[in-house]
Amino acid sequence: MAPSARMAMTRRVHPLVSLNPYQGNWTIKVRVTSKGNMRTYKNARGEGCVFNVELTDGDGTQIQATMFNEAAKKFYDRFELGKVYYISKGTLRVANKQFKTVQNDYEMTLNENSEVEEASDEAACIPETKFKFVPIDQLGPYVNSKDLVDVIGIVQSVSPTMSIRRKSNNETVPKRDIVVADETKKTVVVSLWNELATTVGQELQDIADKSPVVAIKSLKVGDFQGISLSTLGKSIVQVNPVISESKKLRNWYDSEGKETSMASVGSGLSPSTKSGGRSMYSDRVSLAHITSNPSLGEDKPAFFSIRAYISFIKPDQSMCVSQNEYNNEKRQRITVRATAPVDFAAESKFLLEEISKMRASQ
DNA sequence: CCCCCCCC
Repeated sequence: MAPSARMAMTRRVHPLVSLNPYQGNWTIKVRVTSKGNMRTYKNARGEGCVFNVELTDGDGTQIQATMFNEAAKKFYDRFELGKVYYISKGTLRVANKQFKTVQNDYEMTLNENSEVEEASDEAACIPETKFKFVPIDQLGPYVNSKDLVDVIGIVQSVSPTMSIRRKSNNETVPKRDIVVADETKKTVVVSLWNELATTVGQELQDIADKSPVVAIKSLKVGDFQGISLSTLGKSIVQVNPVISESKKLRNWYDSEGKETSMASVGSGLSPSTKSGGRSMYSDRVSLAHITSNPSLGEDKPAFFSIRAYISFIKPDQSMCVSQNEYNNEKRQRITVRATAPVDFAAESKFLLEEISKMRASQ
């Protein structure tokens, strides 16, 4: 008997929702619906390698599982995107809200003693990768947000692979840009990074003249040239996927899309109005807007966003840090909110610690 | 224990 069948018979399969940190003896049956790259890290707590998978069970419940070092090396090749596994002997802990990518209060850690068996015999009733496509003309609200998007479109062009030098550590990374269009008659540039540039990117280049459909899960939405898309380690790229949206898009393109003139979704958007005025930063102003208008906020509160460097923190003003987000090595995006008097010493200490954390993490 | 996701 195959090990996976034995495992299935000797242990009840637990639904993912029933797992918690206090009950260790379980077996789950899950599909790998996302697989991250193997990464190495080095920080104050040590160094090592790590990778994540997202797992989905028959109820559609998802959880993120993380493997470090020996476990990462042991299971990296065993876990294949889209396959179904029996897993036991993992541990659960409360998920860090700040980083969680799936809807689950817990996250799972697998160590080298965890059991991972492919359920190869199964006609498993577990959902495949599910997309939630955002039409290209609706990408605005996602610009620079933490939320990732799925996009489907017709590939209009494919660039050669480029070698990009990463500013942070001078290493080079392969990149390829593709232009994608959809029924909203808008186009957007999608940057494919790393293996996606060299593998599926090459495949797309080879068939670019056939205007293939591409469906991409988990894209980050940036603001380069108004609106831009970029793959992450966990992104999934499917060429001519067999799904209804693909067929619909193909029909549209063949019947009228290919004759239609289409504009870049980011074109004509100035930096402050990029993303069609729907971005969380669409009310962004310059500091001059505030300093040149002494009556601003006099009769009613004024709301706006700014992006600025912190050059000095005055110790005699009340402020409250409401959000504090790392942007890049030269810029920190800090959202501060003027508010009723608070413990400024504590707030400024917090703020400064956050900034030094950001710098340390570069 | 990661939590980065790159470039114009």
